[in-house]
Order: sequence, then structure tokens, then C-alpha cells
Amino acid sequence: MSRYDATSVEKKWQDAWETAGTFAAKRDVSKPKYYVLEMFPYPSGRIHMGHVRNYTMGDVIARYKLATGHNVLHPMGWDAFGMPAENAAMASGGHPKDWTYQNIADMKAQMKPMGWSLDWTREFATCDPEYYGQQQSMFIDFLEKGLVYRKNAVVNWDPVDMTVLANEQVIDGKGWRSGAPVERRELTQWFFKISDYSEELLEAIDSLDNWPARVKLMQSNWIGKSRGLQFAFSLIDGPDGQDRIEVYTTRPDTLLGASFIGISPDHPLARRLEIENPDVAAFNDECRRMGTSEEDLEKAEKRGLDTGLRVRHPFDTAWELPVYIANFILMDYGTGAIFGCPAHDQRDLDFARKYGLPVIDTFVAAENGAPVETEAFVPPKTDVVKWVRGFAWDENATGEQAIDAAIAFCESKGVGFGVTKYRLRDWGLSRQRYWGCPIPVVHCEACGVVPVKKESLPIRLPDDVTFDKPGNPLDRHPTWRNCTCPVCGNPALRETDTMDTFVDSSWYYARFTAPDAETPTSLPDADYWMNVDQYIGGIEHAILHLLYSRFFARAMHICGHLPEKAIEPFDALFTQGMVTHEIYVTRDENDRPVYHLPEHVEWTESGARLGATGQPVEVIPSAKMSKSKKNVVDPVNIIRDYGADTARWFVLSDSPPERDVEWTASGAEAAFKHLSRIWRLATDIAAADGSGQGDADLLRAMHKTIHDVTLGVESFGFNAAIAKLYAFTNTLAKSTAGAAAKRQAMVTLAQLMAPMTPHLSEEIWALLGQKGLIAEASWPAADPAQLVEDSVTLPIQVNGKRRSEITVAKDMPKEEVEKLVLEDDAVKRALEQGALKKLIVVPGRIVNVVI
RNA sequence: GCCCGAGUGGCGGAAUGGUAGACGCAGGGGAUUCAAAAUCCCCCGCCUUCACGGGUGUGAGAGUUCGAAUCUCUCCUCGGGCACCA
Repeated sequence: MSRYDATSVEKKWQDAWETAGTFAAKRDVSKPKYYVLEMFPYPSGRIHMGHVRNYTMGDVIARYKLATGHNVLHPMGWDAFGMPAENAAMASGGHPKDWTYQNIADMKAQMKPMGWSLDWTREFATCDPEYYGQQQSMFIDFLEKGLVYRKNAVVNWDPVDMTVLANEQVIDGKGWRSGAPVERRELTQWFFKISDYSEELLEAIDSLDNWPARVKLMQSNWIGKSRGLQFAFSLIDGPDGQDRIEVYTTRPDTLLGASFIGISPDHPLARRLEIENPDVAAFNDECRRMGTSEEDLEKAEKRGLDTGLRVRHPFDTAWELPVYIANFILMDYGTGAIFGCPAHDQRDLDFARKYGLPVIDTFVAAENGAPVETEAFVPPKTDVVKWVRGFAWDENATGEQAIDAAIAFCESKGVGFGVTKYRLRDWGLSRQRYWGCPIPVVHCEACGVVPVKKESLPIRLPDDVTFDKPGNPLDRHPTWRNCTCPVCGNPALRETDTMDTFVDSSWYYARFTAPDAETPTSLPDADYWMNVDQYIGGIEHAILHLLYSRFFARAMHICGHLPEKAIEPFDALFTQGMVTHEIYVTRDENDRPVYHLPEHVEWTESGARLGATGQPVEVIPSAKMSKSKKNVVDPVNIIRDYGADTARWFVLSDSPPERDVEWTASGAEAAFKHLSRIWRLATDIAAADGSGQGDADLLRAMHKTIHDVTLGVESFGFNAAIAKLYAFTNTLAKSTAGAAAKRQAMVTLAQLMAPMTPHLSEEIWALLGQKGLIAEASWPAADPAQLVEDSVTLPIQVNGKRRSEITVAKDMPKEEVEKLVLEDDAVKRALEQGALKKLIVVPGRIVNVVI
């Protein structure tokens, strides 16, 4: 018996596929096309189990589609711009470009042995000038179409390092390197007008039939359409004659429960007041020291400052309300000002209690309604409530009815107007960093902000930069920054902001259809290959990446780079669960966390310790594997010890694909043993001859397995499909059938396993004398006649509890089943305890005797 | 804080209104072996029973149903996202 040597076998078949060009995609209108895409990786330098899981799932689909007669496109590339490359350059010298391309080479070398059916001829990295030059070209197109503009926006500013920080780099309000308290600073930045498409992006969600419902729900909520009332409070004695504060509210029905006005610290009025009021200036300063993320604002203690200003209530001009500056109000949403109704909003209630403001009920529960004390009364808008301070509707009405009536009433009185607003904000794409796609504009004193000419693209990143000083090296680059104006030819300054890396990943799927085109896309290729038939990636991209891609595809269509059918670029989406792992952490002298790789941690009787120093390690429960937390596991070791097929089989078998999987070492050994067993079984069968008993049973089981596995693969039930393959392997191993039947069963088993364990399957295919490559063979078909069972076992329940069972012909009429059931001993015994109330027979399923 | 998910034996999980625990891991027993490894066979939720069987059981609590892991509501725990991590 020959031993299965994964390393040499796998290399052999990978070479065979490459020689045959099995996975190089070419346009071919004679076959249905199938574009399968997994989210491309960031080139960290090492592949991890998350990649293995993601790309193996896509590979199963790609190989299955190839076997079912499709022309498959299955490309791979690199999401190669981003902060880690600059961080590496700062930490250890070197250049982001060298670091990135070296990582790509390293990672590709780790990916190749996995045997994924990728078309490497289409590979590109987003940091290739050929790619980002086309992106710059599209930026100029977008500019012409009015899809890009500039406005002020706040960033996290590290006053010691004099640099802009990402949210991730702000830890407890302090810069991650300097430890200095972070400030909010306003900069002029570039934005995509995604908000113009709020309604369209929202409506089109309905057409995404093959997207997970939860992703669609998350996107809907993110876009956040709301109907409300916009109106103004008149301001008493405002500065510079300012006489009104514009407010947007989704609950105009609670207008008579207002007790204060809140404005954002960034509101123009707040900014005006801080000029001469030191208290306001101090308070605003403090607010500006908070992080810029919504999470930071929402989690922070709700605080406010009474400006001393008062406004009049629109329905009662004698009623004056105080104006507070409040730290939880976003300038970016609505008008940057709200009215607070403490009785019906918990945040407003907390605020009112803290500052001694009145709590005015506008409605109470329809039955036993009591005034609000410590908890705001916030029933669903569809509940009928009893109105105690309503206007323009009945005493008993739902929130929805009251809101509609309030808007109509206010409009009729000339107090504001109904408006629809969206939570979705424009996409800020400016980054004050080097390692990104340069924004192709120049700043000219005479001509203003002007795009560069397309013939001078790509605007390449200069190579001669250093990272010994914080901040953006482009800002201080002597020759790169200075240029001439493309309009007037006078000296001008290049834009030094680069693009958000989400821009890079918002159109790579389109570029894969023609990676060498002289324009961003080639329409005949885009038309043939688009849309992506199956997109696969992590749930963590449910909102931003996918929403930005949907917007970008529309913008590309407007500029003629994609056909109209591609404005929703992903026909089907599958969000795989993440691979998680425990996190190991110690603290440095400043009590900041220091993370450690699992391979550096040892388990002793007294707990987890660092292998090198014996220092105790705090173990944090499993979370998403991430480079920054170092809770990553290296699949290269599994490939080395067991081979790629084992790694592939293992990541597919252990968990349902949409769910998180915690990485464990034990499964790998089991997968390897099973594949070895199949190889032994195949060699035994190859050597056997003669006839036996039970051929029909074996073939029946085989057809059932074809059916189940096909269904499993098509519905992303990979773990369930693998369980069926285990079961069929057991059946085959125990079968006493003749050699011919066993060979047929073994060949079929190899084919059904081929999308998952392609190398082993090729080896078995060849061993059993099949012609050509299994990768190019047609998927086996289940014979429907073999799937029909002639008899069925029905469980018999008594009052919902299983008590017995009967085996009957599949098509036995209900009446006969009932007769048999009543003769059953367990049923007879039960009937002695009480009279028969009901007899439920679900044909082919179950019988329930109700007593 | 807000939005979205998930929770089933010792462990990963199966079952999407119809026999809860398929399949795998770990564990126990046996065969083979001088012995071991490897391999093969059997057992395996918990309580109770010599056994047959009975009771109980899908994070907690309620509800709908002849029947609920599955549907509804409330709560708890864990995870993802929150616009400059990718």
C-alpha cells in the first residue's frame, strides 16, 4: 500500500493545472460565464486562517461551477495601500513600497500551495501605478460630473506628533505613540457626494435578492431615512442680530413637551459665542478633545452648558426655552441643533435631570398611563397612546398618526415644513498620508483647485521619502509638491492628500475584467464578465465597503466605465463568519496593552505564560483575528505538516460557513486522518476485482450522496456536505459490493470531494484510470429514480412525545396509516389513560395522537 | 450608547414547525500486536433503572401550536459595525 505524500502530490497537480491553463479565464460566449470573487487581501505578509477559509469557500464554488459547464472568472489581487506599510517604515526604516511588494511576494508564495483555482494572470495590486493611475483618471471624471467636492471636516489631531490620527490610533482620547490628548481639528477635505444617492441606494436594496437579509437591514439602517419636521425657534437677543435656530426633529408630535434647545459645539452659534464668552470657549474646547467617532460621542457622559440665551416656543411666544451647547449633538446630522423632550427620550431625560430642566409628558400609556419619573416613555411609534399635550389629532392615536398630523398642522400654521432626511453622510476620502493614491489636482493661486491633465497620469508617488518625522512626507517633499498649473502654467502646489483605501477597493472587481486596459475598464470585457455572480467576504464589510462599492459602480456607470446592468455589482453575496482566536496581552510600564502571538504563549499549570520570559499573560476571550491584536495563526504550518487538502477540508468541515469559527489545532489531525483513510480505501478498491453483494444499495447511497452534496455546495452548506461525504465514506468502506460498483462509487466520491480536496481527488482519479483532469471533468448527476424510497418510518407521538414508530409504504393512504397507528401497542396503552381527542397524520413525516 | 447577529452534550456542530444531538473531535471498552504506533469494531446528553423503560433537556422566563432548537415578546451573555483598521 502506497503512502499518500501530500507535498509532492499537491505540487504535481498544481503544475498540471498550470500547464493545462485550467483556470485562466477567457471570454467565450458559447458558455455561461460565472464570476466568483472573494474580497482581496491586505498584503500583511502572512496568510492566516481567515484567508484560508475565505478563499477555500470561493474555490469550492469556482471549481463546482467549472464542473457544471461554466466559463469561470476567479481572480486575485492585493488591497495594497494603507497605514500598516507606513507604520512599518516608521518602526524599522525601509520604504512602504518595498515592504508592500515584499509582503505580496511572500504571501503569494504562501497562497500558491493552497491549490486555489485562481487566475493569477489577472493579478494586480492597488499600489501599482497602472491601477491607481486609472483611479486618478476616474477621480477627474467624477470631478467633472460633480460627484466630488471639498468642504471642512474634523480630524483627530495629535498636537505632539503634529499629525492626523486614525480612529484606531486614538486610545482613550490619547495619541497611540505620543500619549498626548487628541484634539479635533478642522481641515478642508475631499468628499464623494454619496448622499445624493441615499434614496437610490436605499431603494435598490430591495433588488438584492441574493444578499443576506441582515446585511441589507444594516445598510438600510445606515442610510437611515427619516421623515421629520424642520422649523426654527426664534432666538431672543442673539449675537450679531442672529434671530433663529433651525431644528430638525423626527418627533414633532412631542413639540409641546420641549424643555430645552441643544446645539452642537461646532454649531455656528456656539462658535460665535466662544469668541467673547470664556466659559463657552472652555466648554467647546473640552468637547473638541473628544474623539471624532460616533461611538465616542455616544458613550461619553452627556454634558451641556447653558449659553444664557433663550428661544421662544413657536406655539406659545410667552414660553421661553434655554439654549444649551451639548456634547452629544452631531453637526453632521440634521441642522446640528435639536429640541429636547425629556419625557420621551432617555438621553434628554438624563440631561434634564442633570441640569434641573422640566419634564413635560405629551402622552402616556393608553391604559394606566403614569407620568414619567426616572425612565423616559418611548413606546413603538405604532402603539396607540393617550395624548395629554397633543395638538391637531385625537386623544388616542399612534405616534405615527401624531407625527403626520403634527407636520401637516405645523405646515398649515407656517411653522416649518416636513422634510425627509438621511443619516448617510458624504464620503470623506482625503487622507493626510503618503501610502495611498495621490489625489490628482493642483492648487494654483490664480486658477484655484484644478485637476491635472489626464495625459500626465499617473501622478506617481515619489520614492525618495523618509519616515523619520511624523506627518505626511508629501507635504515636505521639495520637488514633488512644487509643480506648474495645468491651466495657466504658473507655479502651483500639488495636492498632498491621498485617497482613502476604500476607494481602491470600490472598483477592483471591475478592473479584474480587464486588468491591462488603458482605460479604467474595457466595456466589452466589463459587459461580458460583470456582474460578480458570487461575492464572498467577511461580515465586517457589511456596511462601508459594500455601500461604497455600490455607489462607485453607479458613479462609474455615469462616467461610462461600466454598463448600466453593473450598478449593483454583486449579484449574490455571502458573508462568511470570522476566524477567531483568544488574545494574549501583557502591559507595558505605562499600563498600555502589549499583544503576543499564540505561538509565543505556553500553557502551564498556573496558566498562560510567555514562552521566552515566563511572564504571565492575560487571556482575553476569542475575537476576530487581527494583526493589531496578534491573535493570528499561521496556516503555513498546517500545509507543511499535512498538506493543503487537509487545511482546506478542515476549514470547511468544522463550522457552518456564515458563523464564526474558533481556530483549534485538534481538527487538523482529524482531517488528515480522514483523507489518509480515503486514499487507503482508493488504493484497496483500485487493486480489487470480482463481484460481491449489495451493488444496488451502494449505488443508491451514491446517488443520494451526489444529491445531498450538490445541494450542500450550492447553498453554502459546506460543513453539511462534508458530513454527507463522511457518511458515504463509511458506507463505501463497509460495503460488500463488487469491484465495479466500488470503483464507480470511489470515482464519484473523488469527484464530489474535488472542489474541496482537489489534489487528492486528482490522484484518485488517475489511480482509478480516469482520463484527463478531474478539475475539467463534468459534475456527476444524481439519478432521480435512485432517490425515491419505497417505505418510510413514521414516528408516533402521544401528546407531542415520541412513543413508538411504524414503517409503512411511502404512499400509504392516511386512513390506513391511522388504522395501523391505533393498533400500535404504545398507542393502545396510552388510550387506556384517556379518550382520543385528535389524530394527526402528516404523510411521510409524523403521527401525533392527542389524548 | 445606537444598529446587526449568535447562544444546542466535555468540544465543533446537525436538524428552519414534525423522532433533538447527524457527522466529526475528545473520552471509555474491545480486536490486532511480543509491545507500541497505525488501523478496525462497539459504547457515549443528563438523572433514574439489573434490564425493558421512565423523567428531563437546545442561554433564562413567558406565549402561540396537536407539536417549538426553529415562530412571538421580555431579559442575560458573547461577537460584528459605528463613517481615518482593512
